[in-house]
Amino acid sequence: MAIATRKKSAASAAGKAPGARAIRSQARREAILEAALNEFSARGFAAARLDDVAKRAGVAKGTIYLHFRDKEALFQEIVRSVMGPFVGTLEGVFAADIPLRTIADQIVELFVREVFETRRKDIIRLIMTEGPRFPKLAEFYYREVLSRVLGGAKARLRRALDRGEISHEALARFPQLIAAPGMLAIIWTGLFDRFEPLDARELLRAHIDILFRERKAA
Amino acid sequence: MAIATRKKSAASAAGKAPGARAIRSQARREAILEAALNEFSARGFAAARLDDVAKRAGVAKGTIYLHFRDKEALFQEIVRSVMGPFVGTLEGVFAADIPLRTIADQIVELFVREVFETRRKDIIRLIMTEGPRFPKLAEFYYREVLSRVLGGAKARLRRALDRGEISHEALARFPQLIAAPGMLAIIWTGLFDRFEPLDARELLRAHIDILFRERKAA
Amino acid sequence: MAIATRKKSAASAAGKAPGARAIRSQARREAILEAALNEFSARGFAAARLDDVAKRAGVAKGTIYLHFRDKEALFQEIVRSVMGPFVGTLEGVFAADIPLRTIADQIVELFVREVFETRRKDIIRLIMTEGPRFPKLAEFYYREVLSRVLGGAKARLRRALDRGEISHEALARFPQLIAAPGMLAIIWTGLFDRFEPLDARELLRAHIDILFRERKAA
Amino acid sequence: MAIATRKKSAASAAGKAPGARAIRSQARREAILEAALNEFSARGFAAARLDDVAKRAGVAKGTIYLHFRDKEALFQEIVRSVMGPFVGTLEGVFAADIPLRTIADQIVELFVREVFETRRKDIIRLIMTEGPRFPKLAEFYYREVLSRVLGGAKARLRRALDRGEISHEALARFPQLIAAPGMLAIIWTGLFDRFEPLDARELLRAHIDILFRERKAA
DNA sequence: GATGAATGAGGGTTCATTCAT
DNA sequence: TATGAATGAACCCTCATTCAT
Repeated sequence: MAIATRKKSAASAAGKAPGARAIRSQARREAILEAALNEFSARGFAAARLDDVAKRAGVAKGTIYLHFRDKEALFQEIVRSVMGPFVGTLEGVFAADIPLRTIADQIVELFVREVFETRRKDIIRLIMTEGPRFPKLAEFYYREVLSRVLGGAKARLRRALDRGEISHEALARFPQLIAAPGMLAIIWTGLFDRFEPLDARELLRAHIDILFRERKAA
Repeated sequence: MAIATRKKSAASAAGKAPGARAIRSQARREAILEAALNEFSARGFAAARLDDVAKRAGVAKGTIYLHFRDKEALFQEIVRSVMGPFVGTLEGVFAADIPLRTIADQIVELFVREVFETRRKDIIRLIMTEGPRFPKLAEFYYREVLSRVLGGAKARLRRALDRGEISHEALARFPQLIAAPGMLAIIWTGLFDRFEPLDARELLRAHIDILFRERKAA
Repeated sequence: MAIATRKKSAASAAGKAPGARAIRSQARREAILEAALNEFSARGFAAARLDDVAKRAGVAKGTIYLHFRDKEALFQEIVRSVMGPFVGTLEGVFAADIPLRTIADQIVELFVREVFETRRKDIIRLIMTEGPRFPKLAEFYYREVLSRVLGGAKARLRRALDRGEISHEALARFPQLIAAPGMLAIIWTGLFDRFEPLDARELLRAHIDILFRERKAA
Repeated sequence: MAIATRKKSAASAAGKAPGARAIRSQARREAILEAALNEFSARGFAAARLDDVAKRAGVAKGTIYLHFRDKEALFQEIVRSVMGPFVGTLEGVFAADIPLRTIADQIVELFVREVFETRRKDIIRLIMTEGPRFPKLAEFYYREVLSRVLGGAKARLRRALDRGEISHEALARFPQLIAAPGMLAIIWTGLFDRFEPLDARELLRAHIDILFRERKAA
């Protein structure tokens, strides 16, 4: 998965084609983000060494500081660049005019394919594990990702309630309940897969089945 | 919350009343565990300084090493001492001969009162955040806590299925689904409570309501 | 080899039979010296831990300080107690009225049996290896051991020269030359015996043979 | 005495003149070796502080670790760099086609000028004093220095025996006997020079005189 | 821009020594 | 006297950050 990035050189912002220099610089920046994500995922923020990031990215240690103010800024930028582009996708799903059950199924697929099987899983884990020590990161994530996604979900769930697609308003009050098993899956696989593997897709489907199950009875 | 501990002096093991010396030693040990839990919670394992732990516990730095082999052993012992005594309680709930719905309600209360509102919340967060770097810790937690609790839950859910207390077997396959909102609550409050507080008890009750809701009224 | 010791309790100095208390105390003191010699030999002065000394001696760490001011005093006392009694023996050999060659043979035997095959070897090694950092120790050893032994040797060698027992005065000027192979043997076995064992007795005999060899047969 | 060193930058290995950077780096490396030798000599390996080494070398503490893996590697490299270049010289002397007595005289001079009056004296003392705790160091020294030098000596002494240059085969069996007074001189001066100075050159000459003395005049 | 050698503050751990029991 | 828990100074090593080239 390529990591998206926002920095634009003066040249390209002005509409000019970026020079070879700018392109190389951009490539380095992305290599650093990629490498840092790997290192942070594997060792956690504190234990990750910028030396290793540089080595993995194929640049000198000093080069990191040409692109990022410090270790923490690098971390924040990873989150920004990986999660940012994903938010729109999620918002789109909630806004689409399709049955709630279909949305739920799509969310499951999206989560599995675009989060669980990609680096985003690691990002989210990092946010959960390192967030307490990085209030600004948590704030960014809440503002740019969570509040928007949960907002979209809540709105859709209200409509579902009105339309009779669902019969209980608990979900509309706590849309987090939808996401909880996804989070659990991320954490579980990171900790306990050796002992008891967990099939994330099946878990989420089971969850959806419970939420949307038809009444018992004939 | 006092932190339980296992070490027994030879004297007390032999049935003699422990001397003042042993009592003070034990108190220090517990002060260290308590202080370390606080520091680890606040800064994470890697960033926590044993200097601060010692200061907070009111002992010299070297004293820590009289009670724990190293920083990691201290960490493991925190988990052991805090979570250990709690497992039996949970197992008891699942084994009791009471209706499933009652069990669920009790679990919610237990979780809120004995986990969410105590240091256990911090312990569980630490396991989630630091576990990936401490395979032995994760293993201990799985073996001593998770597998036993989930095992008890699974058994009870199977019985519930047989008796018709629940109508879908998804829960019996994935008892983790019951715990997922609890985990989410722990993480959420650690990260986002400033922006959007989450009432854990209400969240869990909503979750239970969904799991056990009656069929829509006709 | 029991380590001799000098301390006398007030009681025994006064001629009274020492009480059980004093006897036990004395035994502890010797156990500590013995244990410390072992530890110092095995790890060197700096790396030896008084904890291990105490454990090996079967006493508490604090007990060491009842008998010796500090680690360094303990070290010095080891040397004093082990080497002291040996000096007289050596002086006696040089003073005896026997042919020089016989003396040389006796010295060889004495060195092998009473130094090389006992703890004294370790003591001498320790003096050589740790002496530079313990000027007082070196001084004690020079004053109490070396100067007396070398003095005796020098006097005897002068007489040998006068009597025609030896034909060159080099030895009388440098009696150290007699001891050099003994020292080498001690060091060699400590460092290189794994690679190339050295038979100390044979080495010393070869040396004596060279020093005293007759002219080639005509 | 400048300390020889083996590291070659890629540039210099390729035949290019090394840059100013590489030259300064190399200079630092040597400053560290020099400083460490001084500190190790003065205090012994265990008691020497890398802080002091850095201060003496005029570099930061961390710089040491750019050149040497750890304290022990630094120690080993000192021995390697100082003794290595000297071995060839000694081997050359034994291999040269000159009378044994001349060789002996040269060895004495070489020992005095190139060992006793240089840092090599300290190195050898360090090997003797610290070797027991550094088996790898002792092995290196035996393999790279001792076995080669003693091998050369032994071969030459055998030839001497065949040619009648010497009349007793003890030396050929124990070439260590030649070196013993040199070792003694090193240790003696380190410990007892304050009390009784020892003229190493005279000692060694006396020794040689004994080994090669003519039969008594008839 | 890019490099990577150099820096030096910081922290985990050890261990000689003390002292209340 | 004997104990051993407690102390805290000391030291090795790491690694984020800087800066001369």
